[in-house]
Amino acid sequence: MAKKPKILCVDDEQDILDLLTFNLEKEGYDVCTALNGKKGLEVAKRELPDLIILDVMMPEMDGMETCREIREIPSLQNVVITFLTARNEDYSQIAGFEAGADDFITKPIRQRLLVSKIKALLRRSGPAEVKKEMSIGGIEIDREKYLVTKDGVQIQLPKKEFELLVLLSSAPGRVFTRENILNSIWGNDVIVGDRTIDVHIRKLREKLGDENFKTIKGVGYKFEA
Amino acid sequence: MAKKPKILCVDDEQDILDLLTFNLEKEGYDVCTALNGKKGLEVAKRELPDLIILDVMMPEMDGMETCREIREIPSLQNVVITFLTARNEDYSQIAGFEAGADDFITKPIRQRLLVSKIKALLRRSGPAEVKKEMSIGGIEIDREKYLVTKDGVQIQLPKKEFELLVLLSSAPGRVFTRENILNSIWGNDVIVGDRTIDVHIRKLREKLGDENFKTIKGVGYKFEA
DNA sequence: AGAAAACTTAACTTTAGGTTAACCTTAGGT
DNA sequence: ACCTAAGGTTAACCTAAAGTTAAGTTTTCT
Repeated sequence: MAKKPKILCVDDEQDILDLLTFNLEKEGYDVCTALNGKKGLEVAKRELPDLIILDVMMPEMDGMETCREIREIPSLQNVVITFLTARNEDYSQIAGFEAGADDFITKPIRQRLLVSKIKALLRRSGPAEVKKEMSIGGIEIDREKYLVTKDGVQIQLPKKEFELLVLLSSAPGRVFTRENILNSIWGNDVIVGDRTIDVHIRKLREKLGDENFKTIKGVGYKFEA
Repeated sequence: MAKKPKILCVDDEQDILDLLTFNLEKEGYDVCTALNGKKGLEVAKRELPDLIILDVMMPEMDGMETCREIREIPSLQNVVITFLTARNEDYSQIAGFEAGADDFITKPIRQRLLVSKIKALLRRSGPAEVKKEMSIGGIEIDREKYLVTKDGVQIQLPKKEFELLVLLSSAPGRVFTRENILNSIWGNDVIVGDRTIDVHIRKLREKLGDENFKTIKGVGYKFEA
């Protein structure tokens, strides 16, 4: 089965976080939380969730501001963001969409509605947005066909290697930390040894050329053309 | 019962989507939605609906443009597309038909009319269809006659095997996940064991040659010439 | 209704892919 | 230049996913 979608909930009330966590985990989502906007940003950067639920009303950095900042981060450009608002605050919706929101959930939270909204949003966004094909430095990646072409030669990569390649090549030049990689490909609950990543990197280097995969010692790896 | 026809609604107003969804689901259709043309395209590619309702007026990529792009996709060549327009915009109909539309529904939406139009369109398209034959890598598929010819020899495939072949061959090279396959052939709700798919794949390999059906472990299957 | 064909399932085998352990190499700080 | 910790390498091992077969079920056809 496909990896569990990861949802980040940001709210200053622990009660609400608990409620959201309970309901979403029950549906099989991978949930992480943060108690304020700043922490939300941090967690988002680290966990790279598929969807973020943001409370609009928060002390210090409110939902709007957090949303705007999230949208600034390249790797979170396409994450689905929904706001949590009180029913009567609907005036804020316009501002919300402008800040980059995809949807709104109103308090008090009705569980069934919450779950179906989340489902709908994830379904809609799922394999969307990102292009299915890309070509970087003689390497073509076709996600639909799960196929990589190097200098015109087709190469069939195993799943994990393919996913790793897709991740690294999604932002050429950007360094992905081991933590980033583990979170994106294995999920943050799975525990695998450090050497596992190295081995997969090695396989990629073997198949696609050493020069494209750079090690930044003590930090992580990056893909370059 | 026959599989529920799947309808994709694309509109930038959530209200309209809700209205359409409510009315169509009530009639027993399987409804999916998208909030803009780009997402609509993605969903269409993924869900392969039988009919698409497109709002003409949408920001960014409008209905016309979306329609044109949908018609470019081989697996969606024959899908029925109807536009949603305001009553007075009928001038747009000429352009609409040129873009590849099959019909128009005018706003405000009258439920009874909507439903009967949809029914009529699906009925009409059902036994009709245009391109019912294809030939890929020595294998000819005639959807109308439910007939497959391999190297000049006719082979009579059972329904499920035939459907599976049609699905996989509709996009040669593209990997279909088990989920994809289940959704398209068995329907979203039906539950069948995982081994069922394998068995059908095995039969196809047996009859049409191993080499054409490739397994991508952990991902799915694909058809290749 | 009975037979045949199609479909699903269960139980088992096989295998590709993933992980790890043990060891080796190298970069970069001091 | 040395030392150390991070990363590289290899091959053996393990496991989840797919393949296989045959035995039920269900459907379809006569």
